[in-house]
Amino acid sequence: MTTRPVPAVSTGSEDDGPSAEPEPSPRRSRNRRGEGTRLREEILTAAEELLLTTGDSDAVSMRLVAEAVGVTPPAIYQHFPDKTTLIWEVSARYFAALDHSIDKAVVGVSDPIEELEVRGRAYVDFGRDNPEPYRVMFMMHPHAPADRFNEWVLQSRIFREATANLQVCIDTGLFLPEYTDAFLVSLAYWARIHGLTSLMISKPALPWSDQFIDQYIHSCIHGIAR
Amino acid sequence: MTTRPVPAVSTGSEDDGPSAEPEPSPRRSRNRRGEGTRLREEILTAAEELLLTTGDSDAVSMRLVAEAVGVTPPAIYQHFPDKTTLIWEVSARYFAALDHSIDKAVVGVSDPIEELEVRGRAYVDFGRDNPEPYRVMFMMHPHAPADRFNEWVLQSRIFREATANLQVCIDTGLFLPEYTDAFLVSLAYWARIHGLTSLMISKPALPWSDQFIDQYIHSCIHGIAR
DNA sequence: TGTACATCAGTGAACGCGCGTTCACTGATGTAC
DNA sequence: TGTACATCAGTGAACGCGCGTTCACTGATGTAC
Repeated sequence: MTTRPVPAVSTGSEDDGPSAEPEPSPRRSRNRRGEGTRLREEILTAAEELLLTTGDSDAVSMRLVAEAVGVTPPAIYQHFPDKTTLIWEVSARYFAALDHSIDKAVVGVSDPIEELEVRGRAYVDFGRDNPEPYRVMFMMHPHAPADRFNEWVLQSRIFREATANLQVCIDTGLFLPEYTDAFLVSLAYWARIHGLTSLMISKPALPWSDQFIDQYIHSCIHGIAR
Repeated sequence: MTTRPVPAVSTGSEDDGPSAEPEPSPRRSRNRRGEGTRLREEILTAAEELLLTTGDSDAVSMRLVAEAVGVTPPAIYQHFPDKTTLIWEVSARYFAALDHSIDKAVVGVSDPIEELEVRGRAYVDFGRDNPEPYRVMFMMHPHAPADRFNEWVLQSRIFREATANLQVCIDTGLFLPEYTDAFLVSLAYWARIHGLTSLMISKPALPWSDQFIDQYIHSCIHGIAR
């Protein structure tokens, strides 16, 4: 099938100025003594950029990452024990970013139903804005070595907070009486929101629109509300 | 409801027991003159089985397929021009199977709301019973060469029929007045059902249950019904 | 102050692997005369 | 009836590729005395 991962690496960045050629691999200058973490950051950024452009963690190879940074492949192994860990660390940044963007979206929202909608919308927007990380985070094969979802979900704020949000709705009698378990309602709500998000990513050619998204989220909640 | 469409020929019978030897590759006897299509079928079956066990079309290699059939890799090219076509033909069987199992499920159901629920349930069951093909069909990267979803959706019966089903609900005043476009309602319903199905596949460790699925589907429809 | 030395941030070459695909071929099977 | 020949279903070897990872090393940088 020859899954050539595309020439990759956005040639658009202007701060590396002269180069942007794929071949020559402009060798960077060596770091000073205590500054090994600088390369670590550069590796993460390069891997992230490759993940964004290819949208496939398989297409992010240690060799391409090294070339993008301007370093030889073994140099990566001073900072990451293996490729799985590298991919996971890139994804982990996005888990944090998802947490953050939902947190930010709900600031100042007091009505619990409205808060639910805002959470859903922020989640969908995150997926639309970061389709390739979203794919790694939520659409990977469960056996994939870089899928650390289960480790994440246990300590993530957004699931705990969404569940708390739903508990408030249940306690104040906003939902139909058959919806009593906040965790299960949360799981169902997440599945619905994920359905839209992942389908927008997998099938971008379908006629998605802002209005469609808003109505979708609205009726997800209407379906369980009194 | 096991919707496994093609027998998937379990060559792994009981006598090879705990360890399936990878090495020996029992060479099959050559086909007679007009029987080239027999090998074609065996290749498809072997590729299907590999897709089912690995759950990853990248992991289905021409070499592994050839070995499973007991043939050398070039022999495959007499029946399939390339790997992409082979993977697609395997998936195509499942698109047909999905059509078939939904058709079968709705036989005898006359109430349009109940029919919608039955469609949803049959779809979820199909995904649960065929997670790896489902992944290839609906969760692949849109740029993946084997993703022929767009070719399929245009000619698939199930989307046309689901949309017709929804049109009946709209025409007979079963839905809230803001839901008027059967195509958009169909898209939203599909997104919700897909959300559950794909999450069950990606995150099988979460506490999914039959009761949960039924309530999920029920409230998908309640959300838009009067 | 100079110098020996430890440390650190990498390099260069290689390992063995599996991949999709091509190419020239072979030998059994069927067919025409 | 026998025999020459076309066809067909494959084989065997090789192509060039990119992959993750290991290993012994090098040369600049900082530090202790």
